[in-house]
Parts: sequence; structure tokens; C-alpha cells
Amino acid sequence: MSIRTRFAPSPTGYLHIGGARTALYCWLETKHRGGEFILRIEDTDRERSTDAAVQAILDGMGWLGLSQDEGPYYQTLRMDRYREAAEGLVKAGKAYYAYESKEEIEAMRAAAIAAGEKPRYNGHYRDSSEPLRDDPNRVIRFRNPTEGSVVFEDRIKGRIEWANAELDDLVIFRSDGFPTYNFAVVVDDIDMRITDVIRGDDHVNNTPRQINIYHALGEPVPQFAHLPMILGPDGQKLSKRHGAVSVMQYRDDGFLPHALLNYLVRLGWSHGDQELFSVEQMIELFDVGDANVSAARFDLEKLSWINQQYIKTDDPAEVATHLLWHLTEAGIDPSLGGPDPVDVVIALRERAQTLREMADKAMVWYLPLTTYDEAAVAKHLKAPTALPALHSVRAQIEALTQWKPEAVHEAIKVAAEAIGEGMGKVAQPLRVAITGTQVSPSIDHTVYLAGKDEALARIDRAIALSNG
RNA sequence: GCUCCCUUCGUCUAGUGGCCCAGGACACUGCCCUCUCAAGGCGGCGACACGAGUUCGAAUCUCGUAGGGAGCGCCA
Repeated sequence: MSIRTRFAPSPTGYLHIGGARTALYCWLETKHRGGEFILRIEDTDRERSTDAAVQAILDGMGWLGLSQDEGPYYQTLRMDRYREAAEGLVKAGKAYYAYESKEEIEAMRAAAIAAGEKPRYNGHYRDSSEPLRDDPNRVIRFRNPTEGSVVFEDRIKGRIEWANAELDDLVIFRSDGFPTYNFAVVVDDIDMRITDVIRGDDHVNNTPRQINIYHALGEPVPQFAHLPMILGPDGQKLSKRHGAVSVMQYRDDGFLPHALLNYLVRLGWSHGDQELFSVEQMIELFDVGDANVSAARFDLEKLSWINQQYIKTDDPAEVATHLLWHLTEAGIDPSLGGPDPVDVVIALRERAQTLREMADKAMVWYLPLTTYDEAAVAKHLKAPTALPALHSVRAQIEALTQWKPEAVHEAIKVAAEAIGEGMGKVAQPLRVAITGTQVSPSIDHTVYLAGKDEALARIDRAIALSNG
């Protein structure tokens, strides 16, 4: 039987790093084994679920390229099915109605804790022979086995055994007519013919309960793989202050989706010493059973490094499409003037870890030069050789008939030779003239990207500054 | 409190009894390259949580301790 997995977020917020990693691992395991990846929205919590969150999750998955083969399915559209399944269990004697109020349950729990015991339902209605009655507190509870234990082989954590005595009779159908999580997932995973449940390890505790429900329903139990959590840089649970932001924030911050995927796949999984993986390679090499067992911290610096590796080695035309998005965000339209974004990528790809940073640096060519760094002016435009250097290079540049980085490079070299100085004596004043600072890409690209007319105009202004 | 899970450099990890006085990557750092900044090359710093045991031999197996995490909801 071919593999079927699902990613089942609850729409109570955006898709964050932890969810994205879970989705990625499901997706990779499925692609690797040639099966179907299903997206299911677990929206039975009506208080906290929102349409905006559903859209945010869909957007995040789309940006990352984790497309589903089926779905999205919505639990709220399957209410009849849960009711039917729950009532079926009651008829079969595997579940029963109970009528305690929330207050009574709360008191029960408090009493247990006070007595130093594990808080659990006391099973009052478990063997009650009371006839079915209408009651606003009526729920359906699962008749959990009281003896023996549940054993399962987790593909990541290994063998896990749980004594049934530790489990109480959980509510599977609420008084408001909605199923509870532990019941709905089982019914869904059965109906959707899920063969491999890959999810966060905060669910291992739920697994024994769910397995008992599978048994009660007379259905085969799927394989489980519980992924360790992703922690914030400080080792604490991911919070909004670091990491737990929407994956879309990473797009806004200038990361390539593929770079994020690469970072995420290595966070908790590895293949020897390899750090960089194309999506195709991930699919080929990934096996969820090889995932690590312990939690990992999120490290923005390593993500940035990976991002730069792709900015550097991807096809510049491809990178430029992403850069263009950032330029547009910044209010720049390259079709109206300024350098070709592809040329900008070529000049800056070794100097920017993010596209955001690249877009920022590119502003020197897209916007008029308005400010000069004082120290740069003092050091390079007021130098004794500055004026002759600028005049010399201006003449060479003006004479150029071809506007290419190579030609500009040649012009600067000739200009330096003409005044008997090294490249540095010409390049630095020229750099300040073009950018107003002493830091920029190689001087030939820096001048080239400005365009001939603008380059000459900026040199003229520098000459004036140098004189004054 | 109870149950379950986890523990190799600051971080991500390799490692499944001898190849490991522990390898790679990020970060930090020294040198080289150089028109600035980067990128790159060559080095450096830096870890098997602790304690018993099994074994000729343990990062690798067992037990215990400590620390961390998750769960114990009519939330998912």
C-alpha cells in the first residue's frame, strides 16, 4: 500500500517555523515514497479558529512550495461523520454518555491533585445503567481499557509502552455537539486512509489514547513518527519574540523559500556531512526514520548562511525575480530606470545574506545620491591624489563606447597608469564619488550599475567636493 | 505530584563496541588573497551531563543520578 500522510494544523494563527518543519517532513517522506500528502484543517475549536488563519497557513504552504495532493479538508464540514462514529461506539458498548458539569469535573480534578493523585475522570457513568436522557451537560466518553498496556513502535522514538491504568475515559464528543481532538483525528485519519502519522512530539501522550480508539473502531493503526520540537535560540519554547513568527515573515526578511526549506530539513535530520540540499536531493535522501530524537534550537545565523549560499549559486535571473519583489516593496520600479536587477544580483550576491539586504544596498543605484559619508570624503576625496585621479578616470570613462563592467575595469586601469598610481588610488575616490561611501562591490560593477551618464555626473560632483 | 520523552563543541550535527585522546557546518578567531566590503583558501579555539556496571575495549550496551521537555481539558 502506498503511503498517505497528512499535515493537520489548527487555524488559530499563522504557519510558523515548527509547523513548517512538520509539514516539510511529511511532504518529503511522502514524496520519497511516492504517496499522497493531504492537508487537513482542524478547525473544531470555534472560539479560536479564523478564516484569516486558514488563509495564512495556505499562503505559507504555497510560498514554501509544499503543495498537497488532496485537500484541504475541513473538520467543521465533517460533523455528521463524527457524531455517527461516536454514537456507533456507544451502541457497541465502547463509549457511554456522562452528565457531569464542567464544575463537577473541575472539582474532581482538584480533589485528585489535593490527594496527590493524577487528575482523572472517576468513571462515575461508566457502568451506570441510567437510561439516555437530554441534558445540557451530556457528553460521550470513551470506555478506555483498564488493564494491559498500549505498545507502539514510533519510527523516530522507538518502542513506547503505556499502561492503560494511566489513561482515563476521555470525552470524545462534547456537550456542544463537537467532537474532541483525540476523537476527530482518529476518525479523520481512518477516513482519509492515512498510513503514516507524522507530527510534533507534543502528541506522543495522545497516541496511546488514539490507538485504543482505533482498536474500538476496529481499524488498523497507522505508523507514527513524532518529531522533536524546535526551540528558540535561548533554548526556550518558541515565542513571538524569536522564531514563532509566520514563515511569510522570512520572505519579507529576504529569505529564499528553498533556503528556509534547506535550513529546516537540516534541523533535526542529516545526511553525513552534507549541508546543502536541493529539493530534489531532499526527496531522494530523506527518511523520517532518520530524524533526530531531541529538540533543536533555531539559529538565524545558520539560516542566513544557507540563504547566502543560494543567493550566490542560484541562477542570477532566478534570484532577480525574488529581488524584484523586494525592490517593489521598497517602492522601486526598475523598468523606469536604474540598473537591471539581474546585474544587481551579480554585483551583490557575495555581499548580501538576504534579499532584503541586497535591495537596501541596491538603493545607491536606484535613488539619487544625496549624502556623503564624511570620513570617506575626508580620506579619499581630500587626498592629494584624489583630484588627478578623478579627472583621469572621468576622461577614460567618458571615452568609453561600450558600457560593460569589463570595459569600465579597463578604463580605471588605464586611468591609474596615466597618473602613475595603483588601482587603489583611483578606485577609492571613484567609489566615494559613485556611492558616497567607502564600501561597495568591486569598483567596475559599482560604476557600471550607475550607468554612464549618472557615473559622470557623480564624478563631477565629487570633483567639486574635492576642490571645495 | 504522576506518566512519557530527551541529554556529543556556544548552535546544528556525524558517530549504531575497536577506524574517535571524537569528524563536518554555523558563529568566533589568525593568516593569505585584495580597489573597499564581501566571497574564497589555509589554520585556531571548542563537546561525548554525571556516576556505577557489562566488556580485552564504550560517545556507542545496562542501571542509577542530575538537568531539560511534553502531557495529565467538554484546546488542538
